[in-house]
Amino acid sequence: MAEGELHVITGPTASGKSALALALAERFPITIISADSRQIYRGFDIGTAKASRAESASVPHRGIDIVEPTERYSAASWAAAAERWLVESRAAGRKPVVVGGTGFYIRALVTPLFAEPPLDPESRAALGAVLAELDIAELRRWTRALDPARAHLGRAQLLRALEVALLTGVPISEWHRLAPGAPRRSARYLVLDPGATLAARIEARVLEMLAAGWEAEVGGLLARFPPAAPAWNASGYRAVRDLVEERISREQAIERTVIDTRQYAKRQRTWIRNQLRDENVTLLDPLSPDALDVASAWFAGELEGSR
RNA sequence: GGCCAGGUAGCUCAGUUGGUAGAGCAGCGGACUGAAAAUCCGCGUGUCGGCGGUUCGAUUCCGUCCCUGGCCA
Repeated sequence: MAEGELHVITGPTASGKSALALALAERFPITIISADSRQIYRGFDIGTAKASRAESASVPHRGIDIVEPTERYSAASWAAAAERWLVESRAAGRKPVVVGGTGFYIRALVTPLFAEPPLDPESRAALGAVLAELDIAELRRWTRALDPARAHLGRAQLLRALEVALLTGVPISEWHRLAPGAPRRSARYLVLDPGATLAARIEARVLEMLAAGWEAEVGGLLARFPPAAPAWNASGYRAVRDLVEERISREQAIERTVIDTRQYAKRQRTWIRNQLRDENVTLLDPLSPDALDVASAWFAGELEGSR
C-alpha cells in the first residue's frame, strides 16, 4: 500500500511495550499512537501507566488524554481519530507506531467496523433505558430472535446487537454479510511477552503505582467524577477507590488490583493468540538482551515475521 | 501437660447414615465488528493430615501419632 505497512507493537499489559517504543524512538523518528482504551481518559494517569511528561515531551504521543472520564468512547471513534494521527504523523516526517493492548481498537483501525448508518440519539437513549432493565437471560432471548448469530456473546454485545437490529432494521450479522470486513491496510505486529515473569512484573508495577501516589490521584478524581463514570473501570481503580474510602485494607487493594490486572493480561493473551493468528506477527521477549535490535530490525522491515 | 475445636482443591469452606467428594474465589481454555482494562461462555486441578485396625469396601467408624487454633494448668 502507498502509505506502507502499519507498525503495531502490542502484548499483554506490563509487557514493556511503551519502554520498547521509547527506545525505538531514539533510533527512528516515530510518533507513538497509543491504542489503549484507558489512557484516553484525562486525569487517570498513574493506574493506566501513561507516558510521563518527560517521555511525551521527547517523543510525540497521540491517543492520550483525549476524552473526559465521564465520556463513553468507542473503537470506531478511536479508529477515526487514529486515521488522522497517521496522516498528521507522516506529514511531519515521522513514522507512526501503534502501541497498545486494546486489540479491538487496533482491529478497528486495520479492518474497519461495518459502516453504521446514523442512529437517532433519542431513540437510542430510549431503547438503552428499556434494555438496561433486562437481565442477561432476557437479552439473550431477544437476541436469539433478532440476531441469533450473536446471542452467545456478553451483555455489552447483546445490547449492541439489539440496538443495531432494532434501530437500523438490519442485524449486525447481516451488516457483516453485506460488507465483510476487509483489511483497509496491511499491518505488521510485534508482540511483546515476557512469559512467566509477567505476573511478577504486574505485582511490582502495582506497588510502584501506589508508591507514585495513586491513592492521592484517586482521591482527587473521586471529588470530580461520579463513581459510574466509564473511566473508573480500569484495573485497580475501583480497588484503590475502596482503599481511599477505607472500605478495604491496603493489602486487599493490592491483591485485588494484581488479580484484576493479571486477568486482564490473560484476556489480552487470548485475544492476541487467537485473533492475530493469521497476521504478520513477530514474537519478542522484551527481556532478551537483543530485544531492541530485534525490534529495530522488525521496524526496518528486515524481519519476515512468522505467521 | 490436660481439655475442646479443627486438619478435605492453590485459598476459604461444605459434604459423605461407609460405595474414593463439590461450592465460591484463584487458576486454565475460549468468545469478541461502535462500552473492549469492558462484557460473557466453558473447565475441578484432590494420597479427604500420617500410620495401623474393623469391613467386600474407610475420606467417613475405632485406635494411635503429627500439626493448627482456643481454653485450662
